Amino acid sequence: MRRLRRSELPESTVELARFLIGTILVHDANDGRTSARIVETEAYVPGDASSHAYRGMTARNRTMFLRRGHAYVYFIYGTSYCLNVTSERAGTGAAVLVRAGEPLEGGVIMQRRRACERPRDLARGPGRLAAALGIDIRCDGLDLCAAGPLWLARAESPARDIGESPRIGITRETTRLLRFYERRNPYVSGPAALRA
DNA sequence: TCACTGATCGTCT
DNA sequence: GACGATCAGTGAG
Repeated sequence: MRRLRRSELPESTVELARFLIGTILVHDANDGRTSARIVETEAYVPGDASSHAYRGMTARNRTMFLRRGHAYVYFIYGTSYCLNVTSERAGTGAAVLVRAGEPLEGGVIMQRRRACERPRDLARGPGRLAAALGIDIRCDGLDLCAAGPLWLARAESPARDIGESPRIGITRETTRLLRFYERRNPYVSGPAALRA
């Protein structure tokens, strides 16, 4: 696997959201390496009323304003962490939510972290994916394009057919087609209709 | 397989 | 004090 360089990442949030489908997310943690092929993302673009950055920078979302290729991790609903890849220029406040992945390396580690047997459900959903890869608030702000423990690798099997839909779980800007996924991939989250 | 519900807590109002 | 970029469990079809 080869690490992706920042220059290879599109600056545009929507282009980055599409680009990330098929790329590989790797976490080298104390208990070993886990990795997953990204199959579903959502774009949180500049000026987006459903984006955490909409009302400006706060203590919680400050890493979302880093230049593209950094991790923005937050804790939600008292239960789950979600991982984003920052986008646009430094200071903008935009990112791509990584919603689901197909487990590659470290299956046993992921099963232990998630207390889950079925490979299909290990990283199907943003909270599940973060849990499977051992991603929590300590990963917030990490540079995914540096020589660190959390990084992106070039797609070995690029996505063939990418679908679009409204984003999941939001209450504003609900009609914009900013969710992207590899069609007919069983590791994509949501009901069957959102995976077709 | 899908729809619905309660859990749970950090953040911002 | 309300509200989330969610999840696991439950029950019906």
